[in-house]
Amino acid sequence: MPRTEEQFEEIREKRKKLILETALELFANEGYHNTSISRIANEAKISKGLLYNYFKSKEELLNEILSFGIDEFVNVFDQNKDGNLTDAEMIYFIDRIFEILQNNQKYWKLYFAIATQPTIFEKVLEKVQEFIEEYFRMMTAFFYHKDIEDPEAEAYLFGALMDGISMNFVMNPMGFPVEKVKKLIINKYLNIKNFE
Amino acid sequence: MPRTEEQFEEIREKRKKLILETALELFANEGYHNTSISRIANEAKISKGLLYNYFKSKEELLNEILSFGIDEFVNVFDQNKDGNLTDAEMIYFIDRIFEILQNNQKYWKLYFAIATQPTIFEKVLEKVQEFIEEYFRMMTAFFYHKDIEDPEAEAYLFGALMDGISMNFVMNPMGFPVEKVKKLIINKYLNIKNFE
Amino acid sequence: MPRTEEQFEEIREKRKKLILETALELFANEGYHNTSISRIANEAKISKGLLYNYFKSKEELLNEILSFGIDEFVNVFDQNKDGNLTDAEMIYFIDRIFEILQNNQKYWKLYFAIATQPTIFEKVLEKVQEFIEEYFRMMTAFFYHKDIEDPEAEAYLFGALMDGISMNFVMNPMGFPVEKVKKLIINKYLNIKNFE
Amino acid sequence: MPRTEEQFEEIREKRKKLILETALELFANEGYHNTSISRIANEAKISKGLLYNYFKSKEELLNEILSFGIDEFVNVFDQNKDGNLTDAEMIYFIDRIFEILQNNQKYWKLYFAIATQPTIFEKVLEKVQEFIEEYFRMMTAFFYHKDIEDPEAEAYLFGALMDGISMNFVMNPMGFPVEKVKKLIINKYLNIKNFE
DNA sequence: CATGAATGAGCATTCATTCAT
DNA sequence: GATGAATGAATGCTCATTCAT
Repeated sequence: MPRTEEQFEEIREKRKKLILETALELFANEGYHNTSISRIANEAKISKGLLYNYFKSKEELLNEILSFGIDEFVNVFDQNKDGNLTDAEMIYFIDRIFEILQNNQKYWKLYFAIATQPTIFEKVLEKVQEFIEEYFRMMTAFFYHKDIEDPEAEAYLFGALMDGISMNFVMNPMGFPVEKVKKLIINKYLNIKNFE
Repeated sequence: MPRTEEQFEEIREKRKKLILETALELFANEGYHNTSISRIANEAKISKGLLYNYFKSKEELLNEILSFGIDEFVNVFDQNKDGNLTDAEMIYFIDRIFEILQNNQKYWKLYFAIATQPTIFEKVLEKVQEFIEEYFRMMTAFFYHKDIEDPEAEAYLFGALMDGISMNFVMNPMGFPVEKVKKLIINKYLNIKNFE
Repeated sequence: MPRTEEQFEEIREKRKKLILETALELFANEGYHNTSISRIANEAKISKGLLYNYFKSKEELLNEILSFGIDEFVNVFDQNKDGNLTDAEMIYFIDRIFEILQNNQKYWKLYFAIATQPTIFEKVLEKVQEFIEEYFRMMTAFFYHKDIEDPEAEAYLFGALMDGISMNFVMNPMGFPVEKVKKLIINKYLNIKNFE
Repeated sequence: MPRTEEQFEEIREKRKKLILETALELFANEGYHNTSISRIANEAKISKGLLYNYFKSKEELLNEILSFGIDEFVNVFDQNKDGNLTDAEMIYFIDRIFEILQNNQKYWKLYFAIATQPTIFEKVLEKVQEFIEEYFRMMTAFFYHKDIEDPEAEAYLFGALMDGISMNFVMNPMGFPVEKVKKLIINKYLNIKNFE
């Protein structure tokens, strides 16, 4: 009596998740190149062969991990996609970024480790490209409506700031005062009277 | 024949620099793990064996490259080390950071690629630790004197901002408007009346 | 319920044939080592496990394929086994060889691919050995009765010729003019007056 | 004191030859796919790594082996390239083929093992293509001048014959009476009066 | 009988490092 | 000092085979 289709599906689902999580953990902490397939299989207590039953290469494994996190990020963004960003939406947006950051620390650690690896990052870039452009358009519009002198440069700066915060937090989650910094940012960017 | 000795020394120095520069170029563009010792030796037109005459391992080569750049950074900082930062000194400080960034793009690209690789970065961290603490004390003091509400958080935020800018610039040197962003920062942080 | 039993048997027979044919197709076109059990199972739309229900190893599968084709060849031969070969029988013999060749192209392609692999071929050889000897005796006799000077060498040569034709045809079925070549051979070997 | 250029060259030459010969031996006897790089290195008493210092892949190793033998064959042929083949040249030609066959048995064993392996052979074919066409043109002309009825089919047949002999000889060098067969062929194809 | 998840040995290949010359 | 041949451990990956269900 063979297993039913559903039983197989369930096994596959479980295994795949196990592998993805193990790989994320290792990639984030040891680096992609420093993590061997053997090590992942070992840590996940499965055979090397089985891993290849679920992912056809190490690179595909990486891609699936990255896709997962990017999708979540893009989704957040999609909610505010329609035209302009009101102040309230901007606050919500910042809030969500920080929330995602805090909920998926390991993932973002990997993301930053990868983002700076010339060879690997190109593939990720393709996926994020569209998102980045959308973000940039929206932010520029936001600053434009605030009568900021150089809204484009301001959008770049805001982006860099969020990158910097993310990186600092991810590298040193205990030491970096995320909450305080978040408050600071919301003040800076939304108390218009005090803001340049 | 002391002259011969000197000449030898000079040759060694030159050759070491050649290797360091070749390796930096390759590490930055292709990634540390993707760059083989063979490739470095080839590119530098020396034999693999000779490279090991100058650096006892690939890792040491990397460490020396990193040390080299950090020193430069620390030096800049040392000049303002004494107690407080005046507005003029702060402007000078920001100016210098951007200058270093622009003059050593390849180095910083490597730096960021490495900074996110926990295993490798630990050694670098030791060296930078002291510098970071010093920087942090100074920045906190600077913001304190400006009557900023939470000077410590503000120092973290400023650090994160500089990190973010550096990373963005280094990843996309042509597209990122450094100069404009620099002006924005100086305005934000020194036209205190307009700044929160 | 003897009927069920029979049906089972029938299913088994059918399935086995399906596997054999699928494997032959793949072995011939992609090579034995390049064809994985997975691929065969896939192509035959059965599970890997089931395949092992019919053949206890990949090698056994290959052996059964080879045996199957050899049997057919040997059977043809059996009909002329008794003593001498008349001219008419010789023509019939040649005809049949060409017929088998043309009807089982895939099989012979595999056969030649395998025939030159010493390790694998040894087992096949055992089966063909007896047939070859029989053939040789018969051919020698045939040439002997034609008053050919060295009937034994002539038999070797005839065998080599048939091998060569088979190989050429099998490697390039469209380009090789089998029919014309067959006519040529029959002329050469049976119009004795014109033939040395 | 490093080795001189020539010393290095000599070492390389020797090593390369050693690897080629070892690989030929194994490829011929065990088959290409059945022979692992490990095995070759072992047999040659060198490390796997060193092999890759001389050949950049297993496939390149095979190609170099094949090229070597094909070149020799093509060279023989080149001598008679100019227009027609006289009877004397034809005898010489046949003689040379048999000579090459006997002097490089291992090589031709490999050649036949490869020639029938669909995936691998394509690359060889490119190299031999031109030679085969040339051969075919020349043979057809030869038979045409002999007033043979279908010179083209006769050329195909002659080619198949040589293939078959080669294969039989190479598979069973002791048992196959090359010399007698050679005599038979020369008689058949050059005693025009007796030949169809 | 039938499934496909799981295994593990084996493979081609790379590469930091050593060392005889 | 200088060379590059040589090593061998490690890596990503494949695949015949087994087995719980």
